[in-house]
Amino acid sequence: MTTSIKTRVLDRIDLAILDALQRNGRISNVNLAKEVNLSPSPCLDRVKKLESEGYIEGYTARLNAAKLGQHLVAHVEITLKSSTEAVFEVFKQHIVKIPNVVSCDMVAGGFDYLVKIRVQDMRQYREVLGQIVEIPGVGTNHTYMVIEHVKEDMGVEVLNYQ
Amino acid sequence: MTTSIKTRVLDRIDLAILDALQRNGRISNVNLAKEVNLSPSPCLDRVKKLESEGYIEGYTARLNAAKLGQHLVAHVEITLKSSTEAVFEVFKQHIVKIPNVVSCDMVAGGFDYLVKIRVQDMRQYREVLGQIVEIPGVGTNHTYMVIEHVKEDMGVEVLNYQ
DNA sequence: AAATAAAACAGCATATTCTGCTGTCTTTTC
DNA sequence: GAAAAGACAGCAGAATATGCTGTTTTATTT
Repeated sequence: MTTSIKTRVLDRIDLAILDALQRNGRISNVNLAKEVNLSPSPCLDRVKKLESEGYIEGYTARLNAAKLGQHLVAHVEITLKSSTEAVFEVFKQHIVKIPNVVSCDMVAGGFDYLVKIRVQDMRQYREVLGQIVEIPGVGTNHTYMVIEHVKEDMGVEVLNYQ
Repeated sequence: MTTSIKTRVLDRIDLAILDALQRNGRISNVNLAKEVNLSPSPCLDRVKKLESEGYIEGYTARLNAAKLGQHLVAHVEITLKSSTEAVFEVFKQHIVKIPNVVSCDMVAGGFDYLVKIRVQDMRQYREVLGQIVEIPGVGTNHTYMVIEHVKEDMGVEVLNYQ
């Protein structure tokens, strides 16, 4: 269930590969090899190894949500009625199934979960919020509508190399 | 500065391509064509068009942050001392430059910005929080440390097709 | 310090893929 | 109903992927 915790020391070439693939996940192996000053074969070996060891979890096309009709993002703070493990479990099982839920983090502090949702419009926001508050055990909720995206990186800092 | 707002009706093949590339950004064009029941040439044409029209913004390798030493994620709510455009502008210019800031959304509601940061440990958290609160105009802040990642999708729902 | 073992590398060769071009068929427009 | 535009499959040359081999470098052991 849990992923491997095994770790090894990545040298600067590995880090350069990760950085390059994070910036352009569809770069050809030949060009990637040039970028990290390696010939194609060992470069491919390293990429395969980084994939199999779990440093690289996959590759994704970044899509423009607004052009696909998803115009609104909201952050919803959820507090559960009780803090028992059973209630947490029920909430998790339901929340992951809602397709408009982009992310859901359990947090320490004034509430229990911070849920990020992406919806087409206010009508769909109400619909999704309805689905969330109807999950058994959900107490209070508070929504913060996103007015402006200032930064959206989703990348992992890898720049200890050079 | 702003991206094109032009939009067109995407047919089910375009949507299938977007869905496939979101799930596997490094799939070969030949296999992508098989997946959407097309021959390679028109499939490549469609991908190029989706890229040039901005539906696809880029391709990214998803990296395992924990294996790269980034073990903590925190959500920080920021309230500015005043709500003038000049103060907003200064805040934005500073916050985007902090590499540990993964995302930053201006929100409507009880505070002004919701900032997501990714750090190695508590020591670095304090360091990054220090950088944030020293941005001119920053008033109060409140941090919610992430205890558990329940869902992390980052994808856009594209499944209106077949 | 020398010998051995292990790891990383470049180069090569074949299989696969990319990608521009052409002609055909379908759909749209006038 | 004719013309134009768009979408498609197939083809071919160029580029890339990828397994294999031998060499060099690095690490380990004696």
